[in-house]
Amino acid sequence: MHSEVVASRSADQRDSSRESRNGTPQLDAVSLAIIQQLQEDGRRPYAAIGKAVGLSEAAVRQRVQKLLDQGVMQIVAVTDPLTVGFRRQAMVGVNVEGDVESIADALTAMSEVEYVVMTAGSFDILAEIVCEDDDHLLDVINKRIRALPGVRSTESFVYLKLKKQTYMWGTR
Amino acid sequence: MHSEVVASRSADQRDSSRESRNGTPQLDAVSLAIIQQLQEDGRRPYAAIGKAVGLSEAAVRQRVQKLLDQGVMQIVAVTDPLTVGFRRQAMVGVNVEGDVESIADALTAMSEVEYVVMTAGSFDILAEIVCEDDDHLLDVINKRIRALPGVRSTESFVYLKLKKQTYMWGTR
DNA sequence: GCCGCGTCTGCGAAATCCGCAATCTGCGAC
DNA sequence: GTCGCAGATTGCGGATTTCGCAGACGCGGC
Repeated sequence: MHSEVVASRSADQRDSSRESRNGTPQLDAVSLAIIQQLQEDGRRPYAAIGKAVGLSEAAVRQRVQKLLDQGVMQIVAVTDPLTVGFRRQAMVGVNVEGDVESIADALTAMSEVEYVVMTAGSFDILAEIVCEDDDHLLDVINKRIRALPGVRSTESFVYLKLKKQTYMWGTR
Repeated sequence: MHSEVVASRSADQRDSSRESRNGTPQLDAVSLAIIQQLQEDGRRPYAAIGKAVGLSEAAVRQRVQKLLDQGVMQIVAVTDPLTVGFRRQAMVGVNVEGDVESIADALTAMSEVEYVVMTAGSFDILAEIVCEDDDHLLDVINKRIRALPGVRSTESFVYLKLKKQTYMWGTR
């Protein structure tokens, strides 16, 4: 915890909420440092974070609350689905004819779908699916995803072993 | 607490820590409920969780600590990498000749690699990569991943738009 | 200058976290 | 059956943290 930031805060960067082109709030160095602290431990006390980033406890608290309200970050428990009773997971590559985004929205609406991203490459969309068993997985892929109008084809990659899953962006 | 290894081998271990085939602890309904609470809000007070799941504050605290120690779950801040300054992400499918696991381990060791999973299907491994820009991404894929001995081929899917990213397993 | 807005700080009260000792509960050994 | 053990749970102080708010500060607009 010797990640002293000691930002030259008094200088100019007191706008932690400047907006960039797409409306996403731009983060300053201090907020980034706060996020890093919470990526290491989501329950770290505000006072400890404040000491690390050079802010008072109350200021850290306000910034964290704002980051949560803005949806920039969320503090949650994450697990390996396998240990929580979901025995089948798969990544599904989807090819679409027509409007890709509307298909992506339809996938997003499915509760079994954990992750949806539009990509460049031989798939238009990648979607991660979390299911309880093989029947459930088969049902989602064949009856629900392939049934969507505009889905040209799909390819499935059933998970055998999860090797790594980190949440340390920005910590490098 | 000098928690000695105990090593009480599969003797009794009732409930919340019975081991399944692969050594992963099996979770009972109460621990599952606790995880669900923390998936909604990683900073929810132990007393509030206890009220929701029917345990005392101290019992919840003890179980949460155990879940963290066992690595069953972690409580962290998660963000959209794009808002934190990482502009290029990609999923890379890898085909391997020889030992798949050792390649997966090598990928796991790379800090730019956020997610590694071994799969059944036309790829042996899927790895998610988070980079700062195109040059960085190109470098990781071409110079580092393809250079690994045993990597037969790779296929990249550059992210265009992240549509969904949830952490609500078990909350359905 | 004056005012407004957003952020930071300090501080007291309330709530929470932490550690520990006592108690309870299964379950195998005898 | 009883005994003993080990993990789980509870209750309870004391330390710590969270919370809300009033005041101060910096900065730009007028």
